[in-house]
Amino acid sequence: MHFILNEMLRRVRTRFAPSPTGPLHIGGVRTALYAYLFARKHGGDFLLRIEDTDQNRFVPGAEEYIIEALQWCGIHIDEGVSVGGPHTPYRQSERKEMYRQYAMQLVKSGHAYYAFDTAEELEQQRKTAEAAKQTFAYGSASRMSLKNSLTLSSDETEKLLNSNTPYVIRLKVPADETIVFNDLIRGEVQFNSSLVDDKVLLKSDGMPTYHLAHIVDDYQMEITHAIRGEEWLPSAPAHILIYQYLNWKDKMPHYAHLPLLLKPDGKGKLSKRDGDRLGFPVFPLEWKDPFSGEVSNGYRERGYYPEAFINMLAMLGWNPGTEQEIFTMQELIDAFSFDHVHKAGARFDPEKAVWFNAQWLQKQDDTQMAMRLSKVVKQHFNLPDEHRSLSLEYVKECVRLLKPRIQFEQEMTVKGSYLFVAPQEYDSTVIGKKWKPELMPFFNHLLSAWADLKSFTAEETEHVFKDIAGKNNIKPGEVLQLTRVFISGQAQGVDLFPMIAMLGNAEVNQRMKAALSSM
RNA sequence: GGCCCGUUCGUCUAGGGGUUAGGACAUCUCCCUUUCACGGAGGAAACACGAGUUCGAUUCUCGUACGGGCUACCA
Repeated sequence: MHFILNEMLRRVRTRFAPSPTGPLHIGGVRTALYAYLFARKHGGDFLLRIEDTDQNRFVPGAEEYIIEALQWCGIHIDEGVSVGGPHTPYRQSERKEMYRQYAMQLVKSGHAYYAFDTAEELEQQRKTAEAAKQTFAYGSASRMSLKNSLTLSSDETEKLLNSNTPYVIRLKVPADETIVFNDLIRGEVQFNSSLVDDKVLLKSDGMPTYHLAHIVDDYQMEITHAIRGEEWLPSAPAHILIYQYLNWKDKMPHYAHLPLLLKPDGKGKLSKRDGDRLGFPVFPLEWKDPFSGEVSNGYRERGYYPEAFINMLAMLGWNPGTEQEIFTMQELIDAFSFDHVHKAGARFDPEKAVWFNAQWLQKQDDTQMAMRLSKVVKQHFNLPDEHRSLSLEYVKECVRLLKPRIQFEQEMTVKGSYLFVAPQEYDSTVIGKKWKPELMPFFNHLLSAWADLKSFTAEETEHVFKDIAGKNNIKPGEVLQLTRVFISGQAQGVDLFPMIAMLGNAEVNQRMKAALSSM
């Protein structure tokens, strides 16, 4: 009863605890997102902790990248490296001393022991086992034949310790016990402890391993729900044991092991190489490797809206139980729950990602888009400030016309270039198929009739166009595409007559003449 | 190899002892449109296999197959 009450009163706290070994992969972003959604949903806190206990794998800039990526995604950090909080520091390397005492506590209580085997010796054990078609594991079955404080006399152990012989501290996992725990996504999961190895808790360099560090931190930081990738499931029993041996079982967080993101094709989990191979980003932000200088694409730079990116990621492995697909962050928070997280890994679908962006693009405000576009157009086409194509009203109309035809904002300058500058060349397929010199009189009539127009509107220009065509015994279809190409250069684009009206009499006349003279 | 997790259209998924197995992306057809899109309508498309339980299994159980993860002094 007390336990349940305690449980109910505990403020929900989740964390995202990446290791700064490079840019955040989209799978990692999804893990962070789910942890964030869950915390927000329950009015709790979301923390960012940096797990940098492996100094060999430290990559400069990775931590900054992680913070920037989360920020771009709209995942707000309540506590952590970038914002501080009551449990500072949030970087494990700076908490180094805290871990040691817990490792020692476990040694004293008999749940952990010193091991002096060198990396080479263990490697040799593995090779020997492999040769015999067996697997070497440092565990209950093998530990008594290895070099550790369980096999050595206390004097010998003492001597080794005093002579600064490198050692690690290992968890003493009991033989043949059933370890059961309840995963938020998978339900009850069982392991036999004989198959769990004696995990290293404290490395010979004095740093803790993930296994010890994340538990000490989660406990101290009062984490209630530990959300992580499925790759951690096999080591979960060891973690349960550590909580038990530290007498923290009542404060142990609920674990949720998320399914992994798989390659769009073929086998295996999604990797950076798939992005390169298939042409889609696997990182939220562009990343330049500080060692090799190699640049990896990011969703942000590719032109994705963070809302679309998050929306897409959220739907990969989770569903609301309804048919809604487009979600704002707040809607995701309201709808999120672990019992709608799918158990199986999800193949990443780059095409659906594009679709999500297109959906979000349609929702964008025209005026805002126009202001962004105006800047880009000015720069892209090197136009002077006072150029008529730069006026907000004009650009807004462009946005309105272009919007349903694009999936990314940056396509506007390319697909709609003719709205801002005259074409440099004409679609050769249309010209080749449709152009005949006999058409010249029609176009000459058309141009003079348009030039006489008092109100150069879509309706009027269209009316005149059909009228002149009729008088020349030409079906509109024969010349419509040509007219489009003469004015825009492209075979397809926004509605023809509204475009003509927008461009205006003078511009259209100029473009038509230029085109005609080059025929 | 061992251990763990998983398996519904090509993909993301809903569902769950009796359903015409639903939606979305992609794909195809048609409509709208004298272009391209958007939009609308429709089509094709799935319960891995084998046993068992049951009046009845896609749904429950067990096997098999397949997929994924782990098997480091990495996380």
